Amino acid sequence: MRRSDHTRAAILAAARERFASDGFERATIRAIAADANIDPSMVMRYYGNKEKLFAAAAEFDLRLPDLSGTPADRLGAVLAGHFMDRWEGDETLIALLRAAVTQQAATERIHAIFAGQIGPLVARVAPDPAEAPARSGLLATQILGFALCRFILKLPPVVGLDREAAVAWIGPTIQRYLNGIP
Amino acid sequence: MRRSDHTRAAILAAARERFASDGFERATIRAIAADANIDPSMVMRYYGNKEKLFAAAAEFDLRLPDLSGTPADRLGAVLAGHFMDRWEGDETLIALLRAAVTQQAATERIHAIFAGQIGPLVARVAPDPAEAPARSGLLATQILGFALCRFILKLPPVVGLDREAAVAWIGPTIQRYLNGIP
DNA sequence: GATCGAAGTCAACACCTGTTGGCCTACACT
DNA sequence: AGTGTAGGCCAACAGGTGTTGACTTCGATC
Repeated sequence: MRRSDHTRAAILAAARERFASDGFERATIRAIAADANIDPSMVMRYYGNKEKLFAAAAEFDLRLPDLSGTPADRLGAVLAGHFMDRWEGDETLIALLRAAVTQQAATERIHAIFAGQIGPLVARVAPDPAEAPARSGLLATQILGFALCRFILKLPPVVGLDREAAVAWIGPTIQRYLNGIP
Repeated sequence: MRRSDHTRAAILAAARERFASDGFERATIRAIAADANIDPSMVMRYYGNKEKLFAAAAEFDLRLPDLSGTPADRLGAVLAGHFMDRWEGDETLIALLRAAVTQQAATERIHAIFAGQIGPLVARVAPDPAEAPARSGLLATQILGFALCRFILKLPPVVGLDREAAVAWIGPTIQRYLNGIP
């Protein structure tokens, strides 16, 4: 059972990389298998089919920090910094975003992440609980929009921002969406 | 030459629809031809290949309004409203965005749109010309992020916003990116 | 050392894709 | 009416895809 765990992990790592750089349809099982140095049929044996492989590769946790000790007026900056780091270090979210544009399952995964991870956090800090869903949706537009432009579309001025400048610009926007007024 | 113009246009309309709803790779020439009620080989005859067809279908003008008469503090609201209308009425930008995630040519088209249409507008209203590229990049993150969440990912809270609420929330963000301070 | 099951390989399947070339059809012009 | 040409259709090709099943190899257990 040892050897199989190793190749299982190799497949998953290769899949994440391919899905992230090529998207769901252009990432072929043959290419993933080649990256993992095994036969394509192994992928099927371990993960059933391509969709299930993607589902396994797109398992993702935003690892949102505990904000209970953060002053209310620093929330935006802290969150902006956190997301910045989270994306640079883990290509899974980029794979997810790339795939979500055409793949229903990936879209649903993103819905779940926002409902299960972003939503509760926003509900805790939003002034009026009734507004929490709208606020977390707006948060999503800015955060995903930034990731889209920086990591996928690679718009030069957005790629050119350093971490500090990005946080300085995006932070206040997030802050307003969290607990500011329209 | 008359009859051909008609089918040329039918192909283009069908292509736009398919590219918008399915993305570049899942939109097949056969499906587009079927929608246009012609043979797949006609698509090749008129547009050469799939990439050129996409290039023709993704021809796009943001039709940005003349903002010279708009007070500086109303720019964000006016632009937010304009983009809102532009997207509802023309699925071309959604096709472009969906395709850009995996298709190099579409990415370059988006780069060109922002360099050629958004950039100059921002340069005209930004307080410091040197900041203009960064400001237009930030503008892009918010605008494309909103379109992504509303029209492609269809995040429920973002879909649920009506035009008025969306402009009220997004407008000030755009305003700050245009001529505000970090 | 023989045995049994897991791990891995090979070749092939059925299908779908973009793309091509040959053929038919109908209309405008003389 | 005959003819040339552009518009349109059919059938097929070559290549790539996810997926499958039979075969081989390896390692641990008795």
